[in-house]
Amino acid sequence: MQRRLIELPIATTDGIFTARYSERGLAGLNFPKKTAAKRPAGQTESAPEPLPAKIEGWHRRTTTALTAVLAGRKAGKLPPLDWDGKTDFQKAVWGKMLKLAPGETLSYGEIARAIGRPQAVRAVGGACGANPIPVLVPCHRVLAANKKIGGFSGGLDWKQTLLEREGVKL
DNA sequence: GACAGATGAAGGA
DNA sequence: TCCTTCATCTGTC
Repeated sequence: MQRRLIELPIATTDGIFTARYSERGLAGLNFPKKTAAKRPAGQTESAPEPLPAKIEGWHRRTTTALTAVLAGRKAGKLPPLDWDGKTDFQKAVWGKMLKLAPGETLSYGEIARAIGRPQAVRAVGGACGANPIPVLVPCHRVLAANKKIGGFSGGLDWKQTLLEREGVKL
């Protein structure tokens, strides 16, 4: 069965992000075009007319949360996240990241220990790279050991910018 | 089943 | 200190 995703733009001061929704919730978020991450495979379509009320509500929450995070504030209430098809390990990693407050950072090793897999530090990096909803699932708050910036699927510029806005000194 | 990867730690210069 | 090397674990193809 192929999932259909609805793409909706989110205009911010940093450019136009693209949110993707399935019938279960927010399934993905793309950075503005100039630094856009690779689009995952799957059938997408532009917003149907009229937009289902449920998705309109999710989109409002996503927009508010995204704007808040870009300003270095707490995301607040998020729409349901559609992690269907993802592994338990990835969900555990992302779930841990969701609990991080703005300005709070953890290392890949600390995330690994927090989910009870202290040796799976490399796998945590892999799970971060597979995160379909960057910014809202704050993988930018995960640093390498010794507070080094590490990597970021959307580009290190974004990671650094987001961290600076949250008051994190690298 | 093999390979790659957003790491971490240890050892050497 | 900085750099290099290697062990480890998981996801993906």
